[in-house]
Amino acid sequence: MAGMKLTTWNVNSLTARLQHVLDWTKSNPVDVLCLQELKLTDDKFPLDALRAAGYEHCAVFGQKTYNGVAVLSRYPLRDVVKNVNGFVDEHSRLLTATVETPAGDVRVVNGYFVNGQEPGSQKFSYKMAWLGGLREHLRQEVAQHERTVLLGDFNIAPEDRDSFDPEGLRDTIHHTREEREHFQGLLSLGFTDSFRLFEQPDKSFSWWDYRMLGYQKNRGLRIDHILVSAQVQQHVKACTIGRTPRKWEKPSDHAPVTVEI
DNA sequence: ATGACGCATCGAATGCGA
Repeated sequence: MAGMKLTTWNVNSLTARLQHVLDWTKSNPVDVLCLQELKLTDDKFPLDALRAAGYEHCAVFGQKTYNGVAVLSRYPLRDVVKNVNGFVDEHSRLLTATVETPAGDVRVVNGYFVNGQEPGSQKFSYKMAWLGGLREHLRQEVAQHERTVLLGDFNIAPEDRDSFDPEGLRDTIHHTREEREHFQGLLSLGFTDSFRLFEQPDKSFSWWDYRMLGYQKNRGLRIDHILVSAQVQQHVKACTIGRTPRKWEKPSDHAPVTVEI
């Protein structure tokens, strides 16, 4: 596990963002790259280009137009599970796999969490139900795998300091008590938010709205997270948000977040 | 704020994201 890096990145269409992924991984050759919002079907996944970039082992769970997740790895993958155990879902949102690193196995759970649109809406109810299912899924995973990493686009700003406007946005989507309780519920299974293991700059965010110069004004949210089980936490060396790709032309609205273990 | 901005869908206007 020594020196191993894992990244989560919501690319907002892998078709539109393939070159960014290739460019970024060239200067940031992380070992495991977990992507969300592929917005493509499995047959359209650019396997050859990503293999050529060093990601020989890819688990893909795509979907047309919306959602879609993938785990790209330099090491072999096994025991791949699609979606939340026991939760019937039309969307492709979760991919669980074991990464066989030279220093031992790491169970990786990559999620594109439900957005939820607005509290009180049907989509919000779906978000709550999905989060409830995820917690049970995780409970089973950690029972079987001491070294587990849960990462992805959570669509939850866990605390006020994870939002550019916590007062103005209080109780709006990503900021509600119910969402934050679900985030704490995941932590209560024995996980730690790896980003908060370290001193971080104020107003650290992972997403910025495309509109109204959101990035330039740093009007953002920290909604992309990497949670680690206790057996991983003791090895964590750093957790950082990579803002460089957000400055490129036609960027994803999310930044990659990387943990080193 | 109905809005903005970006992506996908067969071909324009709409759904969706956060």
